[in-house]
Amino acid sequence: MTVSRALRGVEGVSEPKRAEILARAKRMHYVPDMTARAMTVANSNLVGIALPTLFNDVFADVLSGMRGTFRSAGYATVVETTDYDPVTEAEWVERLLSWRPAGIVLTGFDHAPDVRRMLTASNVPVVEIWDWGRDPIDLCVGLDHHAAGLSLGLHVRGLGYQRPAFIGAPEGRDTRAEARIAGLAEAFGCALTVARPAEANAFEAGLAGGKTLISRQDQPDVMFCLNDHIAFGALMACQFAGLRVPEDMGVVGFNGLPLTNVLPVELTTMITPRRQMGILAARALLGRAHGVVQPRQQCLVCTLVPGRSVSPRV
Amino acid sequence: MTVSRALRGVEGVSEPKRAEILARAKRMHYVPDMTARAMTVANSNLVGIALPTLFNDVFADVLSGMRGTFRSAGYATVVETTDYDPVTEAEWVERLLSWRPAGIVLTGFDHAPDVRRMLTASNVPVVEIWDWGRDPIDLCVGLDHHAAGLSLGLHVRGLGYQRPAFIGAPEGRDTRAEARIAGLAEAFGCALTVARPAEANAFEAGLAGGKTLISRQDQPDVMFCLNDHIAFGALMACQFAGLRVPEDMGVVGFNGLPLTNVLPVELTTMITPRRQMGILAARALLGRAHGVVQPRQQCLVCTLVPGRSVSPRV
DNA sequence: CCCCCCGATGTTATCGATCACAGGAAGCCT
DNA sequence: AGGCTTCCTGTGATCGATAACATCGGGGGG
Repeated sequence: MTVSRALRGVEGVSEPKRAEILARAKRMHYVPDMTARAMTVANSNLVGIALPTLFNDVFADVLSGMRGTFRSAGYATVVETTDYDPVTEAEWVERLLSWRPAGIVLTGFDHAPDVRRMLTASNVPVVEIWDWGRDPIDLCVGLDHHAAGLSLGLHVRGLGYQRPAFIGAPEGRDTRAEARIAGLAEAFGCALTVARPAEANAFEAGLAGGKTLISRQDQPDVMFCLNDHIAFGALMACQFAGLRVPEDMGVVGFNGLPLTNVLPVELTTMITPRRQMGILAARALLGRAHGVVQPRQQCLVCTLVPGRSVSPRV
Repeated sequence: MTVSRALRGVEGVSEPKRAEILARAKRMHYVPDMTARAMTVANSNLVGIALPTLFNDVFADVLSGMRGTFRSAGYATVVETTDYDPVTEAEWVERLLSWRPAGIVLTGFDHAPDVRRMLTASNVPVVEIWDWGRDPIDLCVGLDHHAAGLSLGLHVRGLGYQRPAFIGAPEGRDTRAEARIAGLAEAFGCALTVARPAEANAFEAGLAGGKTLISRQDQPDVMFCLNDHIAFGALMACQFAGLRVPEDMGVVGFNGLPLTNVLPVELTTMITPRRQMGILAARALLGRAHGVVQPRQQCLVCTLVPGRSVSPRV
């Protein structure tokens, strides 16, 4: 018992004894057994984080912010990638719950039916990130993707563009993209031509999607892209097709990654507060775990970067 | 006890009884407690993976291959990013060991002094990835970076380039880069001018490093880059400076990311078998954990992509 | 000089799942 | 019917750390 107290650093052990215990523990290469510890203390310091993919600096940014916050609060994090698959996510949630985590972070609002039930039944604090506006399981820290699409659309339409198109993800499971498309459609007052290239890599998807759109009978005059990587691919498609950007074709990205500072044409995009989202999500979860009442939803603001990949039409 | 057997799926329970137990467990939202399970069974199914960063598709590739292999073998993975900091890594190893993992994957050979001692004392299987050739803690699956640099250097020198330079990481902690630089130097028979831009983002680092090298008195005629992202930045630096690639300046990448298929100039690079490395590392660790004797070191081969960003000098 | 209090240290029971082993029921053979 | 195997199910002990409680030793006040 004295050993346990000494190693944990709680009071109730005299200084000389504590020093002796620490020295001996070190000498015999003792490592505490967290599995046994976790069984008694009830409140683990483990937080699970589910992200769609790590092939995207966007999620790495969020993760970096979250991890830093959790780490300084003394919490350990485990990360899982779901590949946008609700079933993978559900299986992970089930596995994770059996480790009695202190909290869970999920991406988006689209989960398998079981997930919500399991999480509410387990009474573990949950934060859903990126999405916003619908009914969260517990807490939510995200963006209003419809509003982002709308504001981006109004800006570009105001420059005189009239035939908008969208280059999206290989698969249509990303409802945040759908919300942005809806916002764009509202801004332009018409439906967007949507390309959904099958390429798994975002750069290649952008190139393929751009080529597809450029070769259409009703060629668009501006291509909105799911993210900056795809926008880069689309820029290259324009270059290969001999189209000048922005004179012959507008290109718009999303996220405001550092990549955009390196492109030949300064990209019009929208900065998403990714790190901040991670930090706020972590803080919300920690606050919740400590019994502090949290706002149920937090909506972060995006910043438009005018760039030079769209310009006033003549 | 019968419940335990039924839920684990081990034999010794009649079929009707098992069905009843599963149904009841589901009805009462029972979730098994892995912390208690882990305490008795001794052999956990947890594998820890330490990577320098996730802001790099290279590590995401490795991770993806590893996770898939571990998952199909029924193992859970926890991932940590060390930011190339041995101290962070050491702290993580210590924390992880207290969870009694079935195995640990580390990146590279450069660890804090404690790490080797802790790991050998704990008797947990360890695989070090990416690096190769020095004395691994336990197992190792990697590349011969010196040989890769040498072969890349010989190829480029054979085309007639004579003044090689290197654009590296912000900090010099990456010894794999040093090994490649040494290989390149051996191929050219001279030291390389090395730029180490301070930018954290690889694209921006490439741009900055490229600009620095281009503006030097003794301008190089070919820039070898730590990775393809940096090479892209360097290509842009050339474009901004009005240098034609490959006529005025050669640019060489490393890794063979999908990004290279989208660039205006097909990049000369070297494909690293990242997924395969992940898969083989996972298999080695699993084999080791099951008592199958494993080769202590595995060296994977890289594939040169000739590309068009270097060409025969006239 | 005795008693009480307080801080330091030790003892017992507990968390939940699992192992080794002990019953117990059914079926089969002689 | 008795004995025996074969399968199924239950009992006690265990893993390591910790909460709650017990004990111990010494110093100060009455």
